[in-house]
Amino acid sequence: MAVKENLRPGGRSARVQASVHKAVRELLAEMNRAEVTIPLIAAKAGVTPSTIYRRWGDLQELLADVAVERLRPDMQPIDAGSGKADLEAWADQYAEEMSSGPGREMIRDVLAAQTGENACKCAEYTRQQIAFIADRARARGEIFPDVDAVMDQVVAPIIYRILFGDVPDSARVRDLVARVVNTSG
Amino acid sequence: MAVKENLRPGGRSARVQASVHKAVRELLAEMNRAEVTIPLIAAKAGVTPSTIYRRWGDLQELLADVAVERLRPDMQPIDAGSGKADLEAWADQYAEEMSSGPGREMIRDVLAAQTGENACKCAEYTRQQIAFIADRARARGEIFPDVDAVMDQVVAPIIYRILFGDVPDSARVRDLVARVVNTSG
DNA sequence: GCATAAACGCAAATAATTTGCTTTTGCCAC
DNA sequence: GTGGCAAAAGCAAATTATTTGCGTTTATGC
Repeated sequence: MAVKENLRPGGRSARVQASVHKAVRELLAEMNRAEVTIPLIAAKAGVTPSTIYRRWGDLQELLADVAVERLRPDMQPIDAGSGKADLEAWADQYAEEMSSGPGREMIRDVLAAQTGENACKCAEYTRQQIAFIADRARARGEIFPDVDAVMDQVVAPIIYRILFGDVPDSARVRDLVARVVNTSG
Repeated sequence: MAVKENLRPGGRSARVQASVHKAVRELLAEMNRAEVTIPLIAAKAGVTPSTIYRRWGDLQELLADVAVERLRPDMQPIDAGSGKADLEAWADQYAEEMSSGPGREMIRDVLAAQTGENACKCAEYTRQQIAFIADRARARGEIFPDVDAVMDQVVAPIIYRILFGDVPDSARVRDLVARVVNTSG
């Protein structure tokens, strides 16, 4: 029940997808997640429920689809002067966004979907952000840890803690960054 | 819709819970997860659907309840002679179990539930296993990293990779263990 | 333009969920 | 033990969600 990727910009399919996504975002903003249903979304989006069922299969897939969209980074990591500072700033903001109520729900939505496709995409976004920081650092002549090492030692602990009940604070995030940066050189 | 913890061993509630759990395990073993429904579980367990709805709320909560039960470690970590060897053996088995099809599904079930309660419990099980290994190592006079360090640098990367589409192999797990053990002393 | 296939709307049929009420069960005081 | 009480389960009706068949619209290629 995967959603087509190749939608002509102005086609009907694209319009339906846009209005459904919009309806989901608005409903999630104004009510509890447990109360959001497909008939409700359909009514708000101006389509029939069967359209949504046929395109997305079920609510979880649709929510995952919307969530991964919202998890896509909308800007490149800020330049804080050094690779370590860049990574610290990025990780701190990442941890804060992801541990917020909406952030947690989006991660859960992405993971709850049957197909792991969206989860992959989500991790890929993160990896690209880190690769960007790494490239910039190396262009400055700095040594910078491998992207995999950062994923393992910074991103994974942050997400693990968020998912399994803990909220990582700034101090802990700084520690994670310090460790990976120090052991790389 | 949390399930009561204090059930008298032979009480009716305990019997219903046991038969429902059993029905879920059997159904998950013999059919696709998407096809498992509450009415089906109820029929197999010999109870009415409304009983399940009232006790667990929805399918996700019930699945999470069953999954966390199955994720509880049934034995203590094997003694491989040293802390590092113990941790390697444990992590390798852990990664293998969790990245298997059923393992992945159980993690996802636990995380998909609305209440993070089950996820916490799950992380707590893991933490206890690691604490056991750490205590045993220290009782031998070894130095051993902090439990938090192991959670961050070994468990979190393993789970992150499983959740976000990658499958960690033995070599990588060994690397993770080597790193945390080496940087601790 | 016209044929074609994919996507959608509509509505009927099926299945799941909720709910009010009754009955059963286990527990506690007596 | 017996009876009262509260919690949990059964039952069935009402509601809501999901699936499906079929006709219509829409975009696309010829």
